[in-house]
Amino acid sequence: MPKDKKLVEQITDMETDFAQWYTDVCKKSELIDYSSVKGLFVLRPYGYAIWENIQHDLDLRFKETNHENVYMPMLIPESLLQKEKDHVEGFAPECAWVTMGGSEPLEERLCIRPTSETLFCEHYSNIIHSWRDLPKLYNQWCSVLRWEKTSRPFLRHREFLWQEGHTMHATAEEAVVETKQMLHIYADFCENVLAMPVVRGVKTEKERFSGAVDTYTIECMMHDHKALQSGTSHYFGDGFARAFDITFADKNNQQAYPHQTSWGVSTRIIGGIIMTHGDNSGLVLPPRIAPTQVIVIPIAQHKPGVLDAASALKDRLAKAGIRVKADVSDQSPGWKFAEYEMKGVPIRVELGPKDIEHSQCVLVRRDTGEKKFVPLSELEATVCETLDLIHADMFAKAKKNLDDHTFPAFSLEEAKTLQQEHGGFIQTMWCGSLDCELKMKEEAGMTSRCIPFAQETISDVCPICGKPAKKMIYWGVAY
RNA sequence: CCGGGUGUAGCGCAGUUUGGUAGCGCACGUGGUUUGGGACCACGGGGCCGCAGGUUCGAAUCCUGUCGCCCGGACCA
Repeated sequence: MPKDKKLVEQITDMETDFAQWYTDVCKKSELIDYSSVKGLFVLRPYGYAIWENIQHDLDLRFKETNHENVYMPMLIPESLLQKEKDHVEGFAPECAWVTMGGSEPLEERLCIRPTSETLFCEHYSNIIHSWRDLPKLYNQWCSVLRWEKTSRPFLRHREFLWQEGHTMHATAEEAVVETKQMLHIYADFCENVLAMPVVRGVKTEKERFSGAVDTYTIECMMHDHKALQSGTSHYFGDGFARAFDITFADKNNQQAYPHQTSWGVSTRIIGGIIMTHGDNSGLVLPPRIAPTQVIVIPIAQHKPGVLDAASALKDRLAKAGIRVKADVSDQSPGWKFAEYEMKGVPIRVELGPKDIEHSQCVLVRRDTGEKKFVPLSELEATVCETLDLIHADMFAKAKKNLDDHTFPAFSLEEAKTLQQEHGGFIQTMWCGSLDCELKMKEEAGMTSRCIPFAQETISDVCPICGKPAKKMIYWGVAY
């Protein structure tokens, strides 16, 4: 028994090197592979399956709220991109361009979409004429390209998969309601499907999306106490409508500009799942999006009856609506245990000759390692209950991490010290000035994460400049 | 873009100081024995030593250049 043998598939401990731990998990649990172009990653079947489950769940929620899916072109003529000034200034530095068609240079270069506001606006200007055409509630699932200087699996790809909703409304009020509705859908999805607690709020002007009037955000906290912006929803007012000349006749036959929103969630959220729930054995997947919820591992599978019993057990769970697989490969049981722990499968079911004799199986939770014997007669019920319990416990654990690392601060010095010593979110009052935001970045290395909807008055002055302050704001170090 | 690190088999590495037939572990293939926490034995396959120049009878090794990747920083709707 060579216990001291160095294992090739070892994952670096997160306490030793969090960044390396993260990369190891992505690679070794077979979520991604690197490609020959920096920042462009291969999503392997296991990683893509997680995205498909996210897609499926979110898409249902979009449809329930009357949104329709469309597909827009991937290339944006430069002239179109430039119609809205703030927008193009925000995105120009990271655009990639198509300049050749075959062997001929193009008359106008074409931007590979970094986001599709301009394309939607061009289209909307063609199809919106009357108040009867509103609202337009469109969404698309696609990839976008942003030429980032540094890249990391899931967290910062140059090309990434996402959904982008783009809606048009007759009134500002209705558009604001839509913007907030979508943010709450994201928040609810994060908490109830991904078991990731969020802080909901609005971005400061500095952190706002280029061209938006308001950007709403959900902010999550990772294991290393850094913040991850996990979804955003923007209210645009009628700025783009004016720039793209989108008008409609209202009920009084007056020409009016519609009010616009956009909102998106990307594969980045998979990085969030990894860094919220993972541990030193690898991934820990939330049961509701885990591609495989239960892995069945036969023990002493060469003995008569074992494989048949394992297969029957798998079929019963599949019939109960559980995503289940059985591993009947000739690897040793120990190897299989480690493999599916690394891949974060929420429940392992072991079934060997002794279990069959006693009409039971062994059920092991990935999140806690807890092991128990379950009579086969109670199999489906116990597995379903346990999946829900795992979700609840994972959420509670992540919530504790969030709560334990959210600190009020009453001076710049205190904010800085708290961030250095504990990380996490630092709550302070804020006067609203950009100068104070810049100073916080300069002195304490933190950016504003959001002005939470859930406000508390913890003092009446901005700790950075000393002037009166009415808003409470969260600061943090972000991915 | 700045700093640090690293490129040798699918992965992890040794070999480079001192130039002389390219190695080890894991993984992979075949056969057998095993199976309740990463099993074992035997045999076997796999390399333009990142790329391009140069020095040399001879370069993974020395020199010059170049590219990729990783980590950190800056930047990042």
